[in-house]
Amino acid sequence: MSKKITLKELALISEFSVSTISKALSDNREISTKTKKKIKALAKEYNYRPNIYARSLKTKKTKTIGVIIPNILAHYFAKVLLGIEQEVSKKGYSIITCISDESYEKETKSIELFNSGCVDGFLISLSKETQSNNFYEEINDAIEQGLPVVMFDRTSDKVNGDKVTINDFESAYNATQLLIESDHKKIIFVSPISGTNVGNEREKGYRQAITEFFKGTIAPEVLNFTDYPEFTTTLKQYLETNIIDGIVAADELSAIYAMNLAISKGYKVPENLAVIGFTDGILSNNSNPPLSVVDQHETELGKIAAATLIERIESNETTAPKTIVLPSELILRKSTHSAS
Amino acid sequence: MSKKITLKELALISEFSVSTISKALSDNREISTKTKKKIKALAKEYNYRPNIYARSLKTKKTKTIGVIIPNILAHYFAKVLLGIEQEVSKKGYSIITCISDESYEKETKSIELFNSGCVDGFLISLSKETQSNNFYEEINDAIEQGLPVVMFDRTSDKVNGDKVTINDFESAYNATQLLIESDHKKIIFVSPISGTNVGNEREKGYRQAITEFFKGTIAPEVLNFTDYPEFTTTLKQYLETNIIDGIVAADELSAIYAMNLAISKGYKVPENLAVIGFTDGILSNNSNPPLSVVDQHETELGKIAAATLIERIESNETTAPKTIVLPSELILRKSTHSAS
DNA sequence: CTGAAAGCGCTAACAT
DNA sequence: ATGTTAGCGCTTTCAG
Repeated sequence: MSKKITLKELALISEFSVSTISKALSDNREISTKTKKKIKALAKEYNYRPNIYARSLKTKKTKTIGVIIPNILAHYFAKVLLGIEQEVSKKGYSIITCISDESYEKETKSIELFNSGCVDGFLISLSKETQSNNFYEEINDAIEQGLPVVMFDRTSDKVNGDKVTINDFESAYNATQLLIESDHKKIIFVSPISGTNVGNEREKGYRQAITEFFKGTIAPEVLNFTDYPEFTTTLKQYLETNIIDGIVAADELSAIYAMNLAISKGYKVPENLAVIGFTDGILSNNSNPPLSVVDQHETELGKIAAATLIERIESNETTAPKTIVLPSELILRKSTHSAS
Repeated sequence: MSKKITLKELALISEFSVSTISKALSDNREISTKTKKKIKALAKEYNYRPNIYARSLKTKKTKTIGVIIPNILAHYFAKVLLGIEQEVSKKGYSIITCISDESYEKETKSIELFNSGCVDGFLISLSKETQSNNFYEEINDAIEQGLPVVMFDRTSDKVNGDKVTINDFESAYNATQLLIESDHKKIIFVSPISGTNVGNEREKGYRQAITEFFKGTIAPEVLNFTDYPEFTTTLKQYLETNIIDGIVAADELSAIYAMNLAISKGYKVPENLAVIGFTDGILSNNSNPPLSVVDQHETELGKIAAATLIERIESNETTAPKTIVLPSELILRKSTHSAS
């Protein structure tokens, strides 16, 4: 097999013109069936592949979309990414993936890359740093320049794009309520994502449930942290002076982490401690005991976010940004399910 | 902020020619410092971003590389992807990510996409289906057409590209040896990736250790499977009629899965069962007990694979494909570490 | 030091 | 039904 072959070369060989070939290969009805056949056979023989960049230069469509996620190691994002990839490739698009690593600077670089015309639009879950500082200039720039953007999970009202999320407040509220109703009293909330809208909403949901049900007799207790060594210290200290019987965690890993630490301190799950987290991931399914979670239907969410973006890209009208709130679902496993 | 601005428009505004502007922005020494300054200021003012596709059409460099992974939900690949992304973005490249989902067809589509000129080269971990059927035509085509390819993890001698792996045989051998030397006798090997070179090598390493140390007095026992429901049945059945005291697993999830199942059947880890897996991931670190593993330095491996590819892309010489074998490392945690 | 012009590979309006 | 031509945005000779 030789080097890449171009339309021009194909034209030379076939004695047709470049445009005839181009049309034939895109099944244009201007071309006779006979010629089409000939040309297609030839293209196959020479293993012709159109240069998609040359094409996109002309058509202003790249058929690729950008994706920016804060942290690929969180199983949540891996699952969303899977959904995005499936939807996108089904529709003939490709994805350029960028990992912001929770950093505003890296995120900005990626947005600038996307804004240079290499994608038809992009999906983003905002970085922690971006959210806690309200740095939305670049992303709003991109949108103003006409680039479709849909945010998922970590979204912001200050950004003028579509949003796809679950109801974080309600989900956390429900999770907390579940523990309260099964007679747990001293329930704490742990979160590695305070500063994000997601973390804040979940914290609010937890607080609301505690306040509402206990009417001030028991105060909410929130342990926010930024890294796990820090968390270990904080939680250990906390457990030394407090007895708890419930943990609501803002994500999957922190739930598992807190549960394991509590177990190592002598707690029995679920006998005297119930734990519930967010994300139905690989950790929750394989922990000991298996973790009850708020299932965010991560892969489905990724698909919907991608579909929303592609719709925006392919439709000409510029309607107002929409917000899609997907249902979440409590999945009860052993970590909240005592025999009694 | 208005629409995207082009060199041409900048030329109109500045009264310089397109070529002068192009040169100025790329710091060409043909242009006077004064002019450069003016032009750069203007570019900044108008927020000029070069269209990378137009550029790559001209320069034949895309500054993007492709990545094909079989399964983003395996933490191993998430970690490798992280390493790839870090290395690549450090060197000014972007990645187009494709997930083959262990399917030959999806993999082939991605390779064809990459072979259409949209990347300067690509990284791939071969799909199960591809490996077990020896379907290497497309990938070898791409290589013949001059596209640099580096394989990682799942590699093949039948493909004429660079390879980056750990020593799978030796790693499994060492893991097995460890169990044998700590007085375990009835050690089984479980694997969801038989059919891949990685799975096969690890199985061989295990077999070799068993054969060598027990000299035929104890036979190796291998449980290969393709999905987890199947595995549950197989392993359960096996445990009903056999007593074991060691498990070597070919990856992370299968180790955790087998361990949990054994625990539910009454085994105590590590007291009467030792378990060791592959990949130092989120599961191994947070299982109960924490899992001993063969650390594959996944992120580092990703970086090295990416660096190898970029080196190949940027060097002109076409040297013979090289094979890089990275060291792996046993990390001992509770799952193999009884008090005695 | 600056500019004109060609051309990367493709599409599409406009001939013929 | 087929071909001619212009041009997408950029880089890069080559001239001036």
